Amino acid sequence: MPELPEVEVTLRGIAARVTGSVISGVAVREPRLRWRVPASLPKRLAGRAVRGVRRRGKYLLLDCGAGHLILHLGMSGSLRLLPIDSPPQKHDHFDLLLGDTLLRLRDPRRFGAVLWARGSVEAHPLLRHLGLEPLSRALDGGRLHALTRGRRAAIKQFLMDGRCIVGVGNIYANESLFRAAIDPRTPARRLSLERCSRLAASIKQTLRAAIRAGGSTLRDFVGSDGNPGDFQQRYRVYDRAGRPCPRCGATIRRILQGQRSTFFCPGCQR
DNA sequence: CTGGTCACCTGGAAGC
DNA sequence: TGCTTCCAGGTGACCA
Repeated sequence: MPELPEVEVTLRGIAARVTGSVISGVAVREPRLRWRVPASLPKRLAGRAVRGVRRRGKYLLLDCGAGHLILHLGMSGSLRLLPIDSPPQKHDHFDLLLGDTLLRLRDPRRFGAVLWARGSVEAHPLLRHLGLEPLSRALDGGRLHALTRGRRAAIKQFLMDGRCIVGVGNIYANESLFRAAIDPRTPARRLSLERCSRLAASIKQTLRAAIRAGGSTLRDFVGSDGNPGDFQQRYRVYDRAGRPCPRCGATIRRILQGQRSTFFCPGCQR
């Protein structure tokens, strides 16, 4: 579930409730996530007010004054706001208690993270080398063109490299390249400025559309048992191998790039 | 520096 | 029904 749009929808879902709240407690039921949840976390967080929440790439950052709580949803994580007495279920590894509410992390595969950063979060080792925010002005055709110069890697893999652009995972890399009508195997450095402009615009469109789709299910997931992954999104190429391209009718193909599935239309992506 | 491969972990779906 | 195999939305670590 979590690529940038899902994380953004999660952020919007929790921001109002979390901001300004005092952390009344912390529950760590399973510290073995991608990295071990610091044992010192409850002590660091207890009694602190959350000043604000923001997103950097796929990381959620809770500003706690003396430091930041860093949350990452990995491949299978989700966050929910629940009544304080909600019994934890399997894979509910972490709770942040906020008065009568709790913010609960569920993550079956445990690729997610709950970490503490003191001082500047931007300087944290996990965030320091992150690339451009795709929805910001910083990403445009010229910037993308400049970034791709000299890069022999396929454009699909370039898009998924967080040191270049953050938040574009497998689904939206596929979907953005389809919208831009670019073959995912094209070496990044071969893209013209014009095609880079088209791609930059496609990435923004694709992500914004997904955020809008997620926004419509927001109420459910912020409630008790919705899931931010349940978007009523319909993908144009992702997971549609063997089915007809919605634009030209050619059969959508699945190939592997760097051990990840790539889906594209051989008819209109050149 | 770049690019390629592996690893971490669990669960769901498909195949036999 | 039950067992096996494959696949999954991320990304750091390690190697050449």
